[in-house]
Amino acid sequence: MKEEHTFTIKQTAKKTNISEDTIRYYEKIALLPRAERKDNGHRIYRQEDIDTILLISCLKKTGMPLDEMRPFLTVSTDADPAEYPELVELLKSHRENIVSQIASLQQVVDFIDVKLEKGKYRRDCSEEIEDGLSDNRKEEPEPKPLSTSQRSYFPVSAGTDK
Amino acid sequence: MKEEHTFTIKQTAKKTNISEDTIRYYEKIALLPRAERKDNGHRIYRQEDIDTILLISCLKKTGMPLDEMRPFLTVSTDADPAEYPELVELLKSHRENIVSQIASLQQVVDFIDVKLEKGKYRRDCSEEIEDGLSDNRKEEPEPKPLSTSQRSYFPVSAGTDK
DNA sequence: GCTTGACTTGAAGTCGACTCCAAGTTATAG
DNA sequence: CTATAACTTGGAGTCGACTTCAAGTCAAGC
Repeated sequence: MKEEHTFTIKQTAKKTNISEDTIRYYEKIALLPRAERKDNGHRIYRQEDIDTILLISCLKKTGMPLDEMRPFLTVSTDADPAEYPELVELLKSHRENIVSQIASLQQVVDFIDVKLEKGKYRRDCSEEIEDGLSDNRKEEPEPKPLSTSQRSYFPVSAGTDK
Repeated sequence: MKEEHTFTIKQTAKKTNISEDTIRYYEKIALLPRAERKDNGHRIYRQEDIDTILLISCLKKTGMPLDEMRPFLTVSTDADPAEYPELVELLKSHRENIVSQIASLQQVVDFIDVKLEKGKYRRDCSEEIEDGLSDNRKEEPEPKPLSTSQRSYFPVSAGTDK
């Protein structure tokens, strides 16, 4: 049998970049299952738990409220989500949300790029807004000297770089 | 001179999809300049103001706290941001943030896709993980429409744990 | 023994971003 | 005239997500 490596809450916090307090808080609100305790009552975590925490922090980045994460955590430990059609719907619908978030973010990037390039026009991100006055100068096809900018839109697919 | 079209707060709220209360709140915290008033004290807005509100809601989608938006609103109404080097730095740095947020989001999309396709492995967004098994049963959540949740955080930030 | 450090607990406090409320004003309709 | 609607104001309340606090336990070191 394999002996599983376990971690203290401190190590777990470090590995996940989530504070100890927050981890306890997640347990308190039952987002995480009650962690096992050692004899002295200290929590112990294993890789599995760390993965769940990482998934939470991942989902958080997508703007999902903690309360709505539970089904996702279930699916993450479960086998086949296809067994739960409503879960599949949830996943799809959240996927759509994220895709449109990406689009919004990309618009902000574009806004910034335009600003950085010529800083002349306020061209909004969510809609073509006709602005009343303002004689539009069009942008010149100049390549910008930005060092940091390489605009890779949707980066790669199955990233999960490790 | 041109007759500018103006809007009531209600119309503005509708056009921007931001509630009247929130618009007043933004004014209260000086995120928006004090709106002009009519004789009766009612606020009036013009396209320019609407654009600013749209920009705020755009930046909000990128997870930027309201307090940090002020410089961006300045640059949006100002002419050339290149006159303000720190502003340029801010823009660049926020751009980087967004780009990495996009990457994170894309990872969640990938996670979901993997789940949807084969629902077999827990392939995390940030790490390869082995799949612990557990036969939880889950309850069915409502197929709720999952609306306009947006709000995300800064990217995961490279280590430098303290 | 005493102290330090890593943990435990439940409860209270904070913070950002709204959201709601009560009271008041003004314009229009009946 | 009253009533309704659309606004105004300052202030209070809510909500999600932490974060801090006070008090306590336990093991190891001096």
